[in-house]
Order: sequence, then structure tokens, then C-alpha cells
Amino acid sequence: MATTLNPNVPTFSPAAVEDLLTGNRILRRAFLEQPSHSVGRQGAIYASGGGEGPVILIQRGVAFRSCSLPDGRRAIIDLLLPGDFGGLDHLVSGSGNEELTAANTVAYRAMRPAALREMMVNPAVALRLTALMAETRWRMDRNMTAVIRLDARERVALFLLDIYDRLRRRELIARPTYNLPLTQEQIADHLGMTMVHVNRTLRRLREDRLAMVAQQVVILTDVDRLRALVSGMPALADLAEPLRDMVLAG
Amino acid sequence: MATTLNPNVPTFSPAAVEDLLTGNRILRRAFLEQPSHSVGRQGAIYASGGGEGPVILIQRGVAFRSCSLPDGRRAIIDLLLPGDFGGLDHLVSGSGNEELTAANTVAYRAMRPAALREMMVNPAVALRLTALMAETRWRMDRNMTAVIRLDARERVALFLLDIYDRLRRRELIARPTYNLPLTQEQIADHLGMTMVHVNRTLRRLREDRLAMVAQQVVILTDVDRLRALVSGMPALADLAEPLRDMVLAG
DNA sequence: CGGCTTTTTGATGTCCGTCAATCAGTGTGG
DNA sequence: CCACACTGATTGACGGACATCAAAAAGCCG
Repeated sequence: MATTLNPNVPTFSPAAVEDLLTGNRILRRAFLEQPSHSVGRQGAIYASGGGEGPVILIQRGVAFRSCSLPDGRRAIIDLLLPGDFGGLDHLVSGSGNEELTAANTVAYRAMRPAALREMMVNPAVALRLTALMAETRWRMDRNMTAVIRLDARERVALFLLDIYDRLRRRELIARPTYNLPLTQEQIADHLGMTMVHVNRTLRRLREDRLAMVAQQVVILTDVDRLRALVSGMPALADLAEPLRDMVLAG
Repeated sequence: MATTLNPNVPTFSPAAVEDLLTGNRILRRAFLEQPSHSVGRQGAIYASGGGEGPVILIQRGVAFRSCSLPDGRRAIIDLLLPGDFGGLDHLVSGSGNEELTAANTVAYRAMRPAALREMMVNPAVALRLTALMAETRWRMDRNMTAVIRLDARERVALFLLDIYDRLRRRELIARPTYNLPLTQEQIADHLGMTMVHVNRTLRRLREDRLAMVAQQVVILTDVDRLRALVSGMPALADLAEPLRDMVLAG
């Protein structure tokens, strides 16, 4: 087995691991029984004002949750990779203000919130859903911290590293190279910068031989020095070893 | 009854309201049976690395969740007001990276995560916990959007208005005036600016007769024009009418 | 009154945004 | 097959919003 990626990754409470494992299994099985959907690039998986949105499990592709202002400004609040769940707040909210958009072609399973709520009578499922929401929050904590206190270079470095770690833990990649289906403008909307400055920052990272990003392909040429850039940040929280999301196919 | 504060506040799914009400009642009752704790200004309610942190319900005072970098930079990620729950991710996480600090003297009830997990066998409680986590996420979405895409003036205006709305909905205040036990440096750490610039921005708001902030006292002199400043932002999500948190005393 | 934190203000600098033009990649239809 | 259009990437010149540095003033507390 792979060793833990980082010494102080938040782990799940031991007392809860059993339930989390069970809940994880049940939940994924239920989603995999649903029909598979697909949306193309820039397509909406759900949008605000569209009634009760679904809860989804991403199987292939990348999606992002965003908030758009009327004047054209936009914030990309969270990024969902294969294996991530989205729309969990639809469990309780009739109408949120968020929208979920496919960055590239996305294949996903969807469930109605009502069906999921019924599954929550199983405490293991309920606990697992709590864990999923907590995970989302850890991701957001991180990006929030980055946007609040890191400079452009650090922000981009952290962003590239975090996606790398998330993909690696799911064993979707093995080497420090991956496909990132976001335009520089979308990256800018996620990191709180302008497209132009994202471009310049990426160029500098390239010149410094830290990372190369071109045409949706990311190559981390020096992971160690990248990590050193953001060494002040706490580790990326993710599922503990026994909870890795292995069931993606189906 | 008061009318809804905003036409398109996200409401809870009708199908879930019954359970949410029940869960809310049970949950608060359980917390109110716990002994009351108190911490002074700048005291830690829980910190990273302190073992399994508690889940808490704030009764009096204001607390903030923050992430500190070794070089002294700090991000204040979320603000907790009376009636808010904190540390919900301790339900699943053994060791997070967050810390919760009292802004002024805070009185709160605390429960061990294990006890709460046992209560989750009740689906109503589980659903209510999900709702609480969703609510936290809506708050963070908002501040994330603000820090990513609003300028300093808009950020401060939104910040002051949001706290105002949160306090008002809990009926902790009736007029556009409240106590805000944060230093300008802490406000800066929450909004992603420097203390100096927060100060200047507050001065401009005062000169424009929009809001006065002095010595922890906030007076919104022109709520309408303040709202106009941030009219592009979606409404602040909060509990629907039947779910207002009324049980604070005890 | 000291000693502390917090606020306030000025002077100066810089990181990043804005504007604008060019270039590259992709698709389309004549 | 090549104009044409369109989106996204890239780069330069310039400006501004915000940060940094520094110091004084104002609260706060024993």
C-alpha cells in the first residue's frame, strides 16, 4: 500500500471509520445504480432557480461550482474531480444560489435529494454524508486561506499541487502530470486574480522550472520546490487510507 | 411574524422541514443539557493538534475559525455568532487544521463528537446536522465570492450587512446597530486586506454616511445604500422561517 | 500615570489590474 | 483548401488599488 502522502493529513476519527466504510459502500452502490448522465463542455449540471437540484457523483471529467455576479464578475468556489460528490446541500436546500458547470465533458450519476434523505435513516450513510460535506469544507478552507493571504505565485502553486494530490490519492494519475480542463480565465476566477496575471504567473513558474501548464496539460517539473513555495500551508485534508474512493468505474 | 428578509433567500426543502424541526429541537436540547463553558477574549475554544475537538453551540459572544501560517499571516475563515454551531467536522475528523478562537468572552456548550454520532441514529438529527453544515458552506461561499471578486469597499459593506442580517434573524438585535468584537486587524484577516486598508475603507464608509464603525460598535447609517453597493451578490442563506433558532437562553 | 493594544494617518512603493494588440488553436463553410 | 470567425493564450504599456513602512494618537487597564 502507498504510504500516507503527508505526515499530518487530518485523519478520520477511529471510532467512526467502521460506519464511514459501510456508508461509503452503500452510498456509492446506490449512485452506481442510477443512470449515467453526460454534459458537454460549459454545460450546466444544475443552476440556481432550477427547482430542487440533484445530488451527483462525478465519474469522469471536471466540474466547478461558481457564483456569478450580474456585471460579469464570477467566482469559482470549488472544483469537483472524478469521485467527488456535488450538490450535497440540496439535501436540505430548496433553492441555492450556486451553479455547477462542466469544465469538460462530464459523466455523472444523479440522485434526487428525497431518495438520499430516505437513505439517511441508515446512520452509516448519514455519517458518510457528513464526512463528504466536511471534506468539501476543508477544500474551501484551503482555497479561502490562499485567496486571503497567499500571493499570486503561491496561490497558483498551491492550486496545481492540490489537484495533483487529489488525483493521485484517487489513483487517477501516477506521475506529476495531469489534464486540467480549465481556461486561464477560469483559474483566475478560482484564485481571485485576472486572466492576464494567471498567464504571467504560469510563465514565471515555467521559467523557474517549477511547473509547465499549456493547453490543459499540467506538468509539475519540480514538486519539491513547489511544495516549498507553500510550505506554510497545512496539509490537504482528504479521506484516510481505508476510505479511498476506489469505485469509479461502473 | 416578520416577513422574509429577502425575496430569494434559499429555503429549506419542504419535504425535509418536519425532520429539520424535530432534529433542531432534539439537538439544542441535548446541547443545553451540557455544562456551560466560558473562554475569555482571544482564548482558544479548540486548536489544531489538540486531539479530538468538541462540537460546540455558541450561546454568547463571537468566535472565529482561522488558519495561521508560520510566518504570521492569518486567514479568518468563518465567524460564529450566538446560536451557531462550531466544530461540526469533528464528527468525522480526528485532527483538523483549524482553530477556533473567542473574539470576546464566549459562553458555549460542548459535546464530544462520539456522543453526537450516537444521536445521529435519529435521522432527524442527522438531517439537521447536514443542514448546519450546509449553512456554514453558504456563508463560506459568500465570503469566498467576496474575497475573490469584490473590491475593498464592497467587501466591507457585505461583511457589515451579513452580520447585521444574521443577528437580526436571530432576533438578537432589532435596529441596524450591533456590537462587533473584532479588531480591524481581524476584520482584515477575514476579508483578505491589510489592517490599514480596512481602516481607510471604514473611514470612507463613514464619510459617505453609510456606516460607522468605532470601538467595536457598528452603526449602519444607510442600510439601503449599503445594500445597493453589493446588490450583485445573491441573498444571504439562512434558516427558513420555521427553523429560526430561538433557544439561546438556558 | 506608565504600558499596552488598537486606531489613525501620511508617504511611498509594488503587485496586480486594465487596456489593447497580437498570436495561436479550432472549427466552419464556401 | 483556404478565408473567416471565434475562443483562448500571450505580451507590452500604463495606471491604480492596495500593501508597506513609520509614527503618532487614542483607548484601555492595572
